[in-house]
Amino acid sequence: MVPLHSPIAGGRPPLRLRPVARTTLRPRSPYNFDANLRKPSHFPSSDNAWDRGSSWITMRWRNRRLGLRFRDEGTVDDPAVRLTIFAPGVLPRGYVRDLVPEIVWRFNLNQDISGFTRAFEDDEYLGPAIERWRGMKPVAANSLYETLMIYVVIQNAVVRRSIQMLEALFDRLGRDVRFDGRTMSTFWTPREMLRLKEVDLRRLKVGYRAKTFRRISEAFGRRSLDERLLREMPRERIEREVGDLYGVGPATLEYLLFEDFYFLDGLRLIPPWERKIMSRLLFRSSLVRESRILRFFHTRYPGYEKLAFHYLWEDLFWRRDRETIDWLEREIRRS
DNA sequence: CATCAGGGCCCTG
DNA sequence: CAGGGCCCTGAT
Repeated sequence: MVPLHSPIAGGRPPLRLRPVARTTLRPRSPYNFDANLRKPSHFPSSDNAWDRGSSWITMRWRNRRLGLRFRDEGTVDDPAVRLTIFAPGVLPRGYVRDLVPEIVWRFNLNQDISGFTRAFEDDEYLGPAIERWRGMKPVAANSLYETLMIYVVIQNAVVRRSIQMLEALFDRLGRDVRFDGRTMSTFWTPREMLRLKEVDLRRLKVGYRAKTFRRISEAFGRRSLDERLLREMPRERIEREVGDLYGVGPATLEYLLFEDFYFLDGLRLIPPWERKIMSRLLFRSSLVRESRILRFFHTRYPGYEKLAFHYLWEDLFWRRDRETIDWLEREIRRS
């Protein structure tokens, strides 16, 4: 397989990381390691990797590039995750104590979804997905800024192009790290991105998004948006703060509220390709009205519309791992 | 070869 | 509120 990105990102050799800290995390049950550390519907990206029971991801935190390795050491009902932190050198006192709660949030270890799985384990549609993936939750994995970069990259683009754009950005802006036998990309910071002028960003073939990237980076560079404060705010406030960013519209907000802020309800919008796929999955029809799909989730799974969608959606893409689903391949258009 | 939509969003009228 | 424009690419 062709590597996702060129071997030397940013023109510099990979930064070598070594293991500096280990700890065992105890997620709230039910917790399904694989279903949380890998989302098969997401396009592959060189900043993370997964193998059954193990997961690797890079991270920028307090001016350092880190590598994280997660290992599944528990069960769905008695979960335990072994975390190893890789860093370029010795970490200052208090660094890890501060980092761990952030990791707990980013990987959504504490959210309790037992009410959902209990309520719908016998549901005609959700039952089989819950059987397979009980303990799956939304997972941000990245910072809010990084997630926004990804969402901008998927706007108005097919999957293949999104991958090209993100990897071009990694190559130009992010430095690779090497840890645990792997070489992986790291994200850039807002300030690092702002060092590139709009025309230079455009050379990476991101098109009109170059302007959006800069505007969002400016907002985060000014610290006008504090992710940790936002997490404590009510939904309406988050929608206002994040929705005011240039380039963030209804579709991006819809994703963000679930995947980054973990609101399990409030499904309002079905993007065109999800509409096609859900039409097929739920109604065995090539295309039903958006309102019909919305009504389906709102009447059957009140309070859990988004999570219910997520279970059906990821279950379908896990199935795609095991077998070829022709109609789905046509919708994904990876190549 | 040309045309067009794509996992949107902004701006204008 | 509708519709054009926007960067690029692969499909048709």
